[in-house]
Amino acid sequence: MTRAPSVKDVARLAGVSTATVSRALNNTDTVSKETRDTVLQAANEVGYQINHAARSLRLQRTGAVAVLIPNVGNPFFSEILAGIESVMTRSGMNVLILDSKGTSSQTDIANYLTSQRADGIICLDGSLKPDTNNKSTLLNLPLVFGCEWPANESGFSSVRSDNARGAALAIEHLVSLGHKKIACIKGPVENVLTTEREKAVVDTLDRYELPVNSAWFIDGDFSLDSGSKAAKQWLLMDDRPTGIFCSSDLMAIGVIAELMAHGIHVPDDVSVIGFDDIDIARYFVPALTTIRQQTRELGVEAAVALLNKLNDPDADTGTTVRLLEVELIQRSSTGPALF
Amino acid sequence: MTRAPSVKDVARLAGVSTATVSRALNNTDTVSKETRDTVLQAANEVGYQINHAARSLRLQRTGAVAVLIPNVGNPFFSEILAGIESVMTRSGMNVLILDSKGTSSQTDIANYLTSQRADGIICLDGSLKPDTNNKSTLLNLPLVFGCEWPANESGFSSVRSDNARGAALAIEHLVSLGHKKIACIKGPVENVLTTEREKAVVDTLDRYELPVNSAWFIDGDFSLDSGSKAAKQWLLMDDRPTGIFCSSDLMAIGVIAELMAHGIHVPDDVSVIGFDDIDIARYFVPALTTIRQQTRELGVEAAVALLNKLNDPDADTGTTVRLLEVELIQRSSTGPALF
DNA sequence: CCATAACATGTAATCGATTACATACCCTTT
DNA sequence: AAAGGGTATGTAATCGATTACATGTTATGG
Repeated sequence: MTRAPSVKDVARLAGVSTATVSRALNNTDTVSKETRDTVLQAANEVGYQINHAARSLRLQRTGAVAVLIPNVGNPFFSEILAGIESVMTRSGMNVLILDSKGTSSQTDIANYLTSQRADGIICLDGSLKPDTNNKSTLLNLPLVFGCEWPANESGFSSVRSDNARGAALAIEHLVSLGHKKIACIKGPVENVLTTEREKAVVDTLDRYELPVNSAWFIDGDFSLDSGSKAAKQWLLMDDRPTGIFCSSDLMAIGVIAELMAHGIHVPDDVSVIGFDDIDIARYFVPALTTIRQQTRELGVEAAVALLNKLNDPDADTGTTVRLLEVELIQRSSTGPALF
Repeated sequence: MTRAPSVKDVARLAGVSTATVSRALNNTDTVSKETRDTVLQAANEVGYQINHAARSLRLQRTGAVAVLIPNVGNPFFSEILAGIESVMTRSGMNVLILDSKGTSSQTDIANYLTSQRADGIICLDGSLKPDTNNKSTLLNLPLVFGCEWPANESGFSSVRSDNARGAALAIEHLVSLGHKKIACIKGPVENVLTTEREKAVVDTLDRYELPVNSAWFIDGDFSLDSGSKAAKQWLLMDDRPTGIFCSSDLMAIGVIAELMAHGIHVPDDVSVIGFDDIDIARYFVPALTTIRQQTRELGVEAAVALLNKLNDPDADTGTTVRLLEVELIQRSSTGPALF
């Protein structure tokens, strides 16, 4: 394997210096049109491709961003990732994926940047804890949170759905159908989405002076399995809620599947509403009533926010929270409460 | 922002040369234990992090691999990606994701390698066409195909499911239930999985001397929507097949959802079998009978194969096809044919 | 006690692109 | 015609880590 052609080779063929080659290729500085054409022609002829390692070293930036992601295999996250990827590609940036379980401390993150692996980071994992000792370091980094964000911490940029509004919409929908006993299948404990949505659920129930029964608040983890498990708990209840709010569509599907396996009909016997509006929601039987998140858009906006930070490091320090709207999608898994 | 500490800083603090620092950190060459400790201590003290751009430039390798992926948002691909990521991370390699629609020619691919962006490539898109003029170039690249592979081309390494066997298993299952009129909802035209599976379907039908009716072979694209559309075609048929093989679980779900919306019962009125065994398959109602692919494993094996190529470029030239086993998962969407 | 090997470490070139600074040329202006 | 300005290009330093080669030091064997 022969060495790839470099600026030197182009320079030789074009009969100019490497400086001129660089200038011609980067369209910077003044280069006579004539020379530029010669260089471009020469570059084309030898099949020149820039060496990114060399450029990164010299420019002190890599042209890549890292995405810290809890689980690439999770369709919800991968959809966000797809949004990020589309924006970054359009901007000529590469996207590096990192399992947030592997690199979860702020030090790890900072290292990714200082070690010239990436110019910026999008973090889809809110459980990342800024060390209290040098939180300011992290604050000044080109870092944007997407979807999740660090609970109880301020000063970070993030792009997220209006989770509180979503949960409120869901409860209001159930209430409007006449449901008075409402259960809530929650996300994983410690997760910021879980607490945010749960709080909104409680607030909304309070607002309508409906019971907030702790037995009806069931732990889950957004997965199909945890939905199925939650349904089993529901089945064991003496006083069963007639409406079930699930903090993810997958859990809603798990709930419904389990209930149907036990002869409980949705929405005739119980109404179930999900959260996310994943693709499959409208194809499930019964089609899922749910709260639509702009999943892909979360990624797109996070990417745009990060690019802005990178292009203008001074502009956007401190907290910038971008809240994406959510929407109630009414389908067939919810119906009037029976009296 | 002050400059990140370099080997020079470490060397100064440790009172040695940069050469010794490099040797100590890389555990290469002979360095006295004493010196090594001093260096490590110094590196730790100044918070040294290697500069990957510099290392890449010097070593002519990046420590990253690129994954060409048709659609990151597709759960099937993202699951493969998750498998790749886990292996690569464990080997200290970074994973770069690329939309295969953006970079689809062999030249683009080769450029990724020569331009020091990645050391190797995993391609999940079989539609990548090797230019006939210099196919050998591509053959010698550290390139592994995962899941899909270039049809009618030999000489490439790939890791794939035993698609033919999967399709055969599916048809045999339907036949064993007494079905004699069997439809096939296909993947996208030109896709190698489509042709591979379709061929196996036809072969198996032939083997059982069952009709191969071209009207019963319906184009799809693996998506929910295309399943739903296919079901509409089925509904219009005078002579309806009693068994439907779908080349993806999503299409199977789309088919069933559409059929149920028209009062057709699965599996009572018609049996439907999918392909993939995605997570949701067992939670769908009716739970999907399907052919399980080892999705994540596809990624894992592709990653391992690529790492092998990178570590020993000579060992594994030419065709290496790794076929992963598939398995029939019997659930509730298939049942005996009615006579 | 000297020659030689084995080991430890330092010096400086290298990877390839960019760019500050220097140079050279041509044109205008006074 | 000299000075100054603008334009185009070249020279060489730089980014940071690695490593071939050189050097120095200690141990071993005769």
